[in-house]
Amino acid sequence: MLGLDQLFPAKESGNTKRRILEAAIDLFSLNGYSAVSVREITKQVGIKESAMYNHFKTKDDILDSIYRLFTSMSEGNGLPDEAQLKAILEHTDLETFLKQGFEIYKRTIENPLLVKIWRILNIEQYRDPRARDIILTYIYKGTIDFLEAAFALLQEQRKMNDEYSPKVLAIEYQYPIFSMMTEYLLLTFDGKETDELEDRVRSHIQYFTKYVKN
Amino acid sequence: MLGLDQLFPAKESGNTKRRILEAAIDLFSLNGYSAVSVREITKQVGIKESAMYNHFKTKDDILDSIYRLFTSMSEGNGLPDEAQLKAILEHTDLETFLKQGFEIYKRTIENPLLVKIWRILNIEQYRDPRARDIILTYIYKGTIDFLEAAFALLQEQRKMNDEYSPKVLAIEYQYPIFSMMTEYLLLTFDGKETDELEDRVRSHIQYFTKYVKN
DNA sequence: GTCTATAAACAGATAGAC
DNA sequence: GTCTATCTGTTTATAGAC
Repeated sequence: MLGLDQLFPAKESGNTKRRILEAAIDLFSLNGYSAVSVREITKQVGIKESAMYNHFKTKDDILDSIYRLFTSMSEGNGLPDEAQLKAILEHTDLETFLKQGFEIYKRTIENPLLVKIWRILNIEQYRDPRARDIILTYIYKGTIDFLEAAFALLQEQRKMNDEYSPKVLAIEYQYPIFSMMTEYLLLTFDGKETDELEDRVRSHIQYFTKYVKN
Repeated sequence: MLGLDQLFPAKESGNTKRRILEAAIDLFSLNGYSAVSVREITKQVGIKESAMYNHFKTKDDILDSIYRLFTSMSEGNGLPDEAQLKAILEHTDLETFLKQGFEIYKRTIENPLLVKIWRILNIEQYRDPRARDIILTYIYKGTIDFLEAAFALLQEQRKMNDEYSPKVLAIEYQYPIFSMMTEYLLLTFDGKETDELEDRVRSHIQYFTKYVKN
């Protein structure tokens, strides 16, 4: 997966832009865009406000860069395409496929940068159409489309029963996980334990598998 | 259910407080607390900023009143208690119970005031521990506890199979609906159609019922 | 690319007349 | 309970020296 390191090298001398972006992500994810001032961001970086404007046109331009960072990371997220998916599913059963998917998901949400941007998207989704669009397209639609394709293949291979459409199954599988993700964002915000939540995901995979596998 | 009318009578002469609250709910739900100024709120009401301070101590006091309004409404939401639940479930099967629950839920989210406050809670949940607490307590925990009690009774009555605990079943039933609720808040924000979403809830009820009823 | 200085608008909140 | 007037600090952003 693409990350901040690829897009904004830390090692190079001119890394102020990157440091501004990191500080902004930190602060926006805590208090939201509107409640954070350019002062606070540049103070955290250790530069004056005016210096920020050498790197970003406006305060909104910082937010826009955060959005673009998220979409770049999502597009390079390494989700298998149709052909790769077919190859994988040839020798994988439903439960293994879902468990592997969860492990990948877990590694994703262990990336603090990504989790912070997720929080920002959640905070800004009503105020900002750009955030709304990213959530509906990259998070909701992207995930459901992928699962729908996978389940359609698994039905073809008779590894899953076809009483329900791949879409209904994708929703039944993924929507509880979306809610758990939301809960995860809230719990980790207060530094609370998420072990029980992880167990719930495993329960859910087991429950789902039990009823729909052939 | 308790509403604004009970808590802040519209008919009485001194209804400025109520009008401030309504304007604030409108604006906060669109842009979030931090991005809305007292100026904007009072302009919408048609009074000067200083007049606001005769009704609320600070800007934050308005937000706090909104939270208190929500919890009052939730506490008077008419969810049946243990005894009432038992009486209802004596002569109701699982599918009917869930369908009736959905109809009540639908009427709830047709209340624009409640939907706006829900959005405010979503926006403020990271910045504001009060919002976080309301979401975890009133929305997540409250709903799951209620369903868990109901499913436990249905299992006792042998109307539901007991391969899974009432808690797992409550989560499997409710968590997809939480996600759909979130999607609903986003779609209605842009005035988009929610019919497909409603179908999804029906599909979900049908899917869930098929696998767990006895 | 960073700094100091400053602009111009806006923020939340208060005092006191009516 | 609403108004006008005002206070004090903060906001985003720019100009120009180094």
